[in-house]
Amino acid sequence: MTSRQRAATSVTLADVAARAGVSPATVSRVLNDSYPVSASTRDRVTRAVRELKYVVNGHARALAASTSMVVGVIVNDVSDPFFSQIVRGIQTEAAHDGKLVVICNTEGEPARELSYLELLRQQRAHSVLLTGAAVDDPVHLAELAEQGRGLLAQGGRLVLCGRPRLPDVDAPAVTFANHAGASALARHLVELGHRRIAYLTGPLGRTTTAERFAGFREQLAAAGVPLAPELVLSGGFTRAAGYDNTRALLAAGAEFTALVTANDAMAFGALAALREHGIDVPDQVSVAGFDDLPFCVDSAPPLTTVRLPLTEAGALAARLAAGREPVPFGGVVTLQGELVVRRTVNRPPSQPGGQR
Amino acid sequence: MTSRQRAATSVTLADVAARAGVSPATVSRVLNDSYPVSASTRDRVTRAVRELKYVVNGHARALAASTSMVVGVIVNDVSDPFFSQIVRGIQTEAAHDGKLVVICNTEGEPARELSYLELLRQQRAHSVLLTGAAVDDPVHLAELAEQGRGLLAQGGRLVLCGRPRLPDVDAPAVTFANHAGASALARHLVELGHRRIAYLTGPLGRTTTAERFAGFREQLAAAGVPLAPELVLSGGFTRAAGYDNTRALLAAGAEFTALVTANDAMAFGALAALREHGIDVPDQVSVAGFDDLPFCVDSAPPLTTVRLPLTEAGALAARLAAGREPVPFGGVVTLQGELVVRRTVNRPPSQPGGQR
DNA sequence: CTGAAAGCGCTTACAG
DNA sequence: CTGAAAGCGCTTACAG
Repeated sequence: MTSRQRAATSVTLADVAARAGVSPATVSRVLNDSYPVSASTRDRVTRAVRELKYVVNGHARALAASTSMVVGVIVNDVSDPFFSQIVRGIQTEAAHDGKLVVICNTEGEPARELSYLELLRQQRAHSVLLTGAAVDDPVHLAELAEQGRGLLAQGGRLVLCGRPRLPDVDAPAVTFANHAGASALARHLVELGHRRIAYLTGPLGRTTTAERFAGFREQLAAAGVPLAPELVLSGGFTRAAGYDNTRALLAAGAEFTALVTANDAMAFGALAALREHGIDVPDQVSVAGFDDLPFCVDSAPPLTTVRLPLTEAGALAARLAAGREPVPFGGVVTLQGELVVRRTVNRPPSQPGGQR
Repeated sequence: MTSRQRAATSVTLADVAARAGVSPATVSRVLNDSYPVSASTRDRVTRAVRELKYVVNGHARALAASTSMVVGVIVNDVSDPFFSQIVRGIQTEAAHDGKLVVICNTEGEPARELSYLELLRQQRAHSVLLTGAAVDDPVHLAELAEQGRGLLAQGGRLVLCGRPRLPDVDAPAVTFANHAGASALARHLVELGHRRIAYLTGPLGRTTTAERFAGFREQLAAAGVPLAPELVLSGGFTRAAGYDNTRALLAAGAEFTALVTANDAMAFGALAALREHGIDVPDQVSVAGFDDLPFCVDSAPPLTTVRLPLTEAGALAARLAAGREPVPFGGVVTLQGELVVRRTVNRPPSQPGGQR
């Protein structure tokens, strides 16, 4: 009454055994269906389970059998559709395996990637999926690799999703063909006649930022179209960053006939800023994003972008983690993007002077 | 070598104790900082932990200390912004408590609510948050209540979010003032002069559907504006349902000057359908949604809707579950919505004949 | 087909 | 401040 006044008492497997008049071992066997048990015994046990409303203790089971039901997913922000689409793919596969998915939000802080990885190791997670762009800080990457190796040594699995493999860690990666997607977008714009193109890169020092920008820049260079330094701005992968940077461009009097943002969220912000300035899209300025979030089809106007198979990527990563998908040669499978032409891109206005 | 050929061996607390030359009890004490330990002993232990790269086994800890780090969240679909906003609020609070958030996607299937609740009970979840509209099937509700009581009896906590309390279960609820929000919307439309209003209800037999529709209908009735039965359609809470039902309305030649949908996702679908039919919003037909998803500001046109404090609701529910927020009298706290007037609503066209 | 027993890796009174 | 010991609730060889 004193030391456990508010302790919640659960019925245990031993209680079930007593009620059914069998040994705990037998109860365990019918619960897990792991060994043959006579029908009558099984009946008595299942009845006792029902009568006592017994619920197995997952921690005890995990400890004794050294198994785990949890699949950890590390994301920047679950409420960002880019990530929630990936998470949905993972969820579906995890449910198929009877696993539980744990969401860890880093809010973009690399340090939290590390601490969540450790937390998941403590939980003896069956696997962890690390999603989103990686920061390319070698120190951080080394620490991540160290934790990753620790996870593997523990018997856990690790899969990267939307980022490259970790150095010296035997973990596969599902990546996106960011470079190719950005190239396709650049080509499309050039073919339509655009020569003054602005580009909002996303946050510096992230793999995704670098890959998309490189694809874009190189394609432009190949086509002999210069990319004016003053038309390239960086910021977060957010709508606010797209909005702010577009306003900054406009305030500086920059001239451009097309504006490409490294993701869709930024493009929505850009569209809003252009609208506020009374600039017509696509007649005065063309706009394009990247990702093809579900909402692109409903924006004003519907956004031209590069579609990435987000949900499929999550599902694939989960299957790789579950061992239900063979690990490809080289350990990385790259998913292609696809140019989706909607209403925000047009030929550049013919009159000189750009968007004005 | 045979029976454990691929068994992953982890370093245990006993290994750390041996290395540091102290007892396991002492290691546990420094790990948990639960009792005074001399500085020199503490140093030896922390060094051993580091050298051995020891990671505590959460299952063993949970079993011995009967504590749990997991907070379970049951949602219809994480990739639906309505839910991902709520989840984000929960995540933030959980991180504050050092807890891990487990996401369970029911895909709208009541049966999966039950099975996830049981899974969460197995994991001895610290608390579970049940979100989204409840189906008002008494049998299902009774089963849910039963599971809820079991969770409580186990020492877990339960909080409802976006749905009413469960019968005879001592669990608080965070609800939305759906009725009042829908009333406000109806009043706004009526004041602008709308008399022929269509309403897409969402799925039948859900609390949210019923509450919003009741608020809307009753306000209209109070204003003496009839709600024509042929202008009320039901379907899912999805963009597709909004699109399909709007097309159905149009195909049937229905006449209306305003179209209200029970949530924003449906409104986006409705806007698309109207656009395809060449009907101008808001000059020919006004449209309004409910929820105020982040994207509303970017739709074509920006959507008039009722803002719900989704993230705050999730955070509040999580704090209630953590015991960091006092449970209000009656066990339910209702969060108010707020009418957000944007660009999809206007006066009805003056010429007779509705939208045509 | 079934049981007794050891063990999974911790924590926590209890005793010094 | 520290250790020996029991116990948390399961599973799983090992023996029948």
